[in-house]
Amino acid sequence: MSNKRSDIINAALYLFSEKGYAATSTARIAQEAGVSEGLIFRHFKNKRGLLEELLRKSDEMYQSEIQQFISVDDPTILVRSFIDYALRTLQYQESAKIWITSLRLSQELGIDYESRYAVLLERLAWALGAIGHGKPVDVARALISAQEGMLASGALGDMAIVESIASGMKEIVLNE
Amino acid sequence: MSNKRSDIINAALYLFSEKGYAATSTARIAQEAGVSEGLIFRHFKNKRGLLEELLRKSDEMYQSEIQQFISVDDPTILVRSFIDYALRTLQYQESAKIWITSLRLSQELGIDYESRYAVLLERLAWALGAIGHGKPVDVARALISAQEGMLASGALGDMAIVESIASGMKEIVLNE
DNA sequence: TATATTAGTAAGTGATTACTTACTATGTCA
DNA sequence: TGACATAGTAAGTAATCACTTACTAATATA
Repeated sequence: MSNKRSDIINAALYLFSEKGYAATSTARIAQEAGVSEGLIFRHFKNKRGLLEELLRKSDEMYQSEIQQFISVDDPTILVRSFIDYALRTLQYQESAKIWITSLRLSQELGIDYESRYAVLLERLAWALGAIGHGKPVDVARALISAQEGMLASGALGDMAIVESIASGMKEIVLNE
Repeated sequence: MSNKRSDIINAALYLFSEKGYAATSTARIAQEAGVSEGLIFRHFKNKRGLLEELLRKSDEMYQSEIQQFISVDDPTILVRSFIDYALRTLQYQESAKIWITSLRLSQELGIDYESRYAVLLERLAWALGAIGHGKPVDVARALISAQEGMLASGALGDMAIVESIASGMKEIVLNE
């Protein structure tokens, strides 16, 4: 296992997050990773294949990270943890970048992103129902939707707005 | 006033919405608009200038459309109108495309989008406070954030999810 | 009607694109 | 040690990129 393969992925992640997929050239990725451009095409079928591996890894990370709170028994704590998770993640540049970027890239290329939320949606809906909310699935979707909106602000580095949105979410679903 | 200028803008809007800004060439825009490529650069300083005019027009449309409900006196009706506006707009392909696309393009190019919501945010916060919600500004931001999330689903044509999110928003802020 | 401005085009420009080719270096295992 | 796969590179490739040039057609205004 050489590390140049992951050097390429990391360089691509960084550049895609700065400029987007289409505006990032494979030459630039190779330069950033400190490898020859040809090596990208030895390790990945094409530029798109590199992107897809990047998104797959990002999804794996996300699924393993939300394990922290989706199996919590207390519904109020579960919902609060969900909101705080986004807040906490966006404060750490590294993981925030991966999250924001994979959402954007999925949108840029029309790749399904909804399925990423399947497990989360189910648990969140259960928790909201247990707290006493009507239409818990709808409310869960609204919360996830609001969280996605947070990412847009987080991408611009505006943490004041991110915190405001999180606070608003807690106010309406937890009265706190 | 020839119509070729607006033909170019419409073609650009269509292609940017399908492929994004960076992945759309000026040659393709010219072909779609039925004009020569050079004409684009007679009417606009460069490709970016074309995009900026497109975004400016979109913002003007948005500001004039939200006038419908931001001056309503009854706070409950105002909030409900805000949610229904997104729902209604997303059902009509034409205006939905402009809205979704301008949000995406702003994100793709790191152009400020927050300022578009300044007037809306103020009125929405007033209405939420009048209804009895604590932290009305935060709640207003959370609602706008959720609405932006709706656009992502709307872009994929999944109206069932859009309706579910709208329903969830009404449930938590209006108890209906 | 003469003049100037604007609208429009065809055919370029050099730079950059994703990807390939033909090669060498390195490690693995019989 | 020798054979073979994998990792890596430098130097290409044709196609496409945003944009320019040099020109003509149309339209407004005096």
